[in-house]
Amino acid sequence: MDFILAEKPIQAAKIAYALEAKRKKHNGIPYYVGNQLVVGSAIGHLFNLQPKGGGWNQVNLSFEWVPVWVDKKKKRAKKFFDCLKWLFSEYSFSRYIIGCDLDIEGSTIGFITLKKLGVPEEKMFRLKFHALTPREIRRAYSKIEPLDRSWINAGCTRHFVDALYGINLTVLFTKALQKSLGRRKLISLGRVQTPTLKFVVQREKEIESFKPKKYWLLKAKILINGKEYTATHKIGKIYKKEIARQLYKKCKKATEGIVIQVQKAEEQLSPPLCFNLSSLQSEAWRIFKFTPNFTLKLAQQLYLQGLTSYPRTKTTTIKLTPYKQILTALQKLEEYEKLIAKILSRKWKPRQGGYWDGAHIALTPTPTSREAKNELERKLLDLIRRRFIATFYPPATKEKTYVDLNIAEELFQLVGVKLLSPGWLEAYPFTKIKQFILPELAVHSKVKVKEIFLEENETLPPPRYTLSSLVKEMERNGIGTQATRAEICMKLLQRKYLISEKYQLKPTPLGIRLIETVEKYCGEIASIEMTRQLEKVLEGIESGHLSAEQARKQATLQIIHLTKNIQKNLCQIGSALIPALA
DNA sequence: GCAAGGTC
Repeated sequence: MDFILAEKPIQAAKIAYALEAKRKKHNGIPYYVGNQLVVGSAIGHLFNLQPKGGGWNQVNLSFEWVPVWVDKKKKRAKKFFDCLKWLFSEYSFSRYIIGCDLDIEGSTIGFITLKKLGVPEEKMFRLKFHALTPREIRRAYSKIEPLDRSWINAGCTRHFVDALYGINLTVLFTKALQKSLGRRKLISLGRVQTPTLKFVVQREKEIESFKPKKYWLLKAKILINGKEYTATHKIGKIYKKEIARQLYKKCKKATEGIVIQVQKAEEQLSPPLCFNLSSLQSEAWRIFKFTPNFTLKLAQQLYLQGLTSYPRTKTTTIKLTPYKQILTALQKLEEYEKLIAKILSRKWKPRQGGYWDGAHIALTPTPTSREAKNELERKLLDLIRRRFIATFYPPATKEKTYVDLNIAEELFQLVGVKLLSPGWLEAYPFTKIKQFILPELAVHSKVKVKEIFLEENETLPPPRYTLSSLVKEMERNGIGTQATRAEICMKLLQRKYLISEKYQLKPTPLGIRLIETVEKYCGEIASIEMTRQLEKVLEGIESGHLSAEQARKQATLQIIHLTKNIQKNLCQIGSALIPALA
């Protein structure tokens, strides 16, 4: 008899459905029984890596997997574990098959959970499905694979290195400050949070040291059929005042201009791709000013109500999404009815994104016409539904018109924008094209010049990060994951390393001083290089070039060296942080 | 207690 372990309840349900297992419950927790087969579920990590016996008075070098319900009082997780324990006593299984997400973390969750339930490794196997469709699950089940030791080793090593560095450096910095301050205030450091803080500190320093540069634009107010338009000298930004003044002098007395060229160019704006979590977070911020963390929470609610697919996805391809059923269901809603009728009558096909994250489908509506519970959820759901519908529409097309004018033997230009066909913008009113319609002008025709003037401007410093752009910056640099980035940014706010002012993130004196101090004594924890190196090590473990034990030894030697140096300078670190708390 | 990673 087989046992299949899923990572989360919904996954267990889908696997069970594909393999025709029937739903049952034990103490309120669902499990499934089929022909020679039982499906059960974890609920993410049921165990956390914690220092073994350690604590605050020593460097923590060894760690153990501790139940999350001990650590964080997560009772629900205990119920899931108890259900698995009960199943293992009720049935006798010959194969224990890990059916978690097809990624390193999924293998790790499955392995640690089974290990803690006393399953011997030789009885563990891996179910490798690339989608949660019945067909794919059945295919995978017919080809059960051996335990993927290399992914598990890589996953456990990642947990180990993060705990080793994060916990030990946090403990030491907290102690350093405690020594000088006389009371305990938590100073946390980590492989992801510290480089993220550094992004904001660096940006603030760029802004502080920024010297604005003046520049001028030479402009002409012109009249066409009694209407006023503004043309700009084709030279663009002029950084030398002298040159700007000379040009102005040359043109200022002009009373008319001659059209010397009219050029038209058509531009297409492609329809969007289906959402994944990061594009949803960035759009929800742009349109509604929802923070990434808030958007994830709303999306999770929608998912739990069965209104959208699983939110923590990187996938943009729509190949595995039952999109015809979704269209049919949404057509029953008045606001989408006409939009979808158009898709069906013209047989439009959706635009395909190319990315598949190996575990989840894109973030789309589900085939239901039910509504969300509250106003904010409805807003987000409408965005997700319209985005989905928009992917079927053709590109929007606009026409740009460039009119070159000769004014006092200098070249000025008028630019017009006209929407030719709205395409997908019809379904997605959150994106708009700004139109600026110019009158038809014939070459050699004359226009009246009302005024020539110089517009003085200044170059602007780089913008401060918002929660949205900071999450994007983390993604660009490959630190954190879909599920954790927004949360880690919130943590930096909670720790008072950052403050948010009018949506803009600024480092506090503590945040700035912390980065400066870290750079002096253990700069690697603030560097994205650390993630790069960790990735290399994990790749080495995955491909078998490097043993997990070797990798741990290396990391342990590094942290011993690092903590020695920090301990020597504990007083300096403490007193460096103190003034920032005032 | 502390990291980052899952999940709800």
